[in-house]
Amino acid sequence: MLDLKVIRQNPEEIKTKLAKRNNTFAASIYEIVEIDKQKREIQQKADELKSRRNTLSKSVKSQEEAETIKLEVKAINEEINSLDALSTSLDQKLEDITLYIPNIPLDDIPVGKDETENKVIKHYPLTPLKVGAGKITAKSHWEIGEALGIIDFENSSRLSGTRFSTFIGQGAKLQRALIQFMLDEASANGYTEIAPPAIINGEILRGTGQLPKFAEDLYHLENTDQYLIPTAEVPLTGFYAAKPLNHDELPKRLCAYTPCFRSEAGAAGRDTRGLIRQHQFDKIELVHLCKPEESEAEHERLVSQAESILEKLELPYRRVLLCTGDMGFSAAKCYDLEVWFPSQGAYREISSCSNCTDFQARRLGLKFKRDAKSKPELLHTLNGSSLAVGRTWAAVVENYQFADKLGFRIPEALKKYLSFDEVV
RNA sequence: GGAGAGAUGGCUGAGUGGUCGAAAGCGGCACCCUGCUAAGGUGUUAUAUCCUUUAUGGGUAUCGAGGGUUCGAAUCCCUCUCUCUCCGCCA
Repeated sequence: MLDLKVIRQNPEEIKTKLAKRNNTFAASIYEIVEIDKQKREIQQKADELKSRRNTLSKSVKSQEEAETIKLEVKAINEEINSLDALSTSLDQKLEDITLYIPNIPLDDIPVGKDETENKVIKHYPLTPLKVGAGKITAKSHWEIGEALGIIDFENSSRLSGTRFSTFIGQGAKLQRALIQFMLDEASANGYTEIAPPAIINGEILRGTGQLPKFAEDLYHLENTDQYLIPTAEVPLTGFYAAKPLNHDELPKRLCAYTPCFRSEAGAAGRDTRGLIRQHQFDKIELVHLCKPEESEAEHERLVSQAESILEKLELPYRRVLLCTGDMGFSAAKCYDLEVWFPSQGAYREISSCSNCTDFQARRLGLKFKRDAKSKPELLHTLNGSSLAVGRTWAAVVENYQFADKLGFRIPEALKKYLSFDEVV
């Protein structure tokens, strides 16, 4: 959520900056400024009346005196009630509008309408390792996995519907090794490991920006205000909202392994095969909480952490700076990491690392104190995957497949977690 | 799931209709005292929002959340949420 004060003071600037995103929010901004103005006038009137009421009430010393002011205060109260009701409804309107306005892109974000205008920042290595000497002879991970009996899609859809999968035997062990490896790497780099709940209150989802706009992407538990988490970003980011953090606790760097649940509404027909787009998948998530002036550096650090996993797994990837039109709702700046899938001859997203500035913090009430005397300030939140486990599993299978036979090699970095070094 | 108790400022914990944004203690901060340390003294110490000014000042709201009674609510009533204890059930 954006700062109402900032909108009030620089509506034109905010409008211009938001216009870089796909939609225009000019009408919303205009409406906010108008409603906000009305609201403050009403609020002021109500406050004056309340002040008058308080003064009168305090002056009462005896029952007789009370009798004389009853009428006046009652009249005042009626007026206060109607003003308050009006003020509440205007607040509600303001919230209804502001909750649908995305974060403002940082100034250095390339302006563009969709993913075609994203900017590739780097390749690792410069040329992807192409199986079969540059030709797309590589098999897909589902062909390999199903042939080896280490993953199942058919039975899984009978159990749970489409877009579910089951890992079997060495496939399951590979998945577990990846999780262990990713968590160990994060811990070794100073991250605090967190194991949060997978069910979360709607309030927190509103705080992080998944609600209200993206409700259809979530699994909602019936007759409750609870949802299955679409990412560990939600519980991790929301965790420290209860009281202001001390400056010496920052930056906080958290990592968590959780399952993630997404309804993938609107994705019908896309990536219907394989592990790319599942309703349930595992992910290791990184979340940083930091002072505003640190967030850009923390962002670079976070994305480097995610990249290091790909590099240690020796998977070809590239880093992409998302353009204004392709960025997520809460992000002010976002890098995607895309891993090479030889069977598709394409890079596919495997991590998304966002700097959300104070957008989530404002709604969640995430604050810190610079020192013992200073007032609590909003902090900045960042999040990124390190990495999406299912997609990593698929990338390993595809990139490490044997050119001349069915099967694949285990990456060097994972060998200490497994009792086998190839799957055939 | 059943029964009971509770929710107050950074913490502990008073406060059952007005003088309460809230006692006291602890902690924090500032200053004083002190050769140093320890101890001691004095003061200060919530958040949000609006107005005016932007150094200060003032209004309003907030004692788990929401509603109600009242001239006036931390205090009385109702609903909800959460915590604790006991019982039941259960991985």
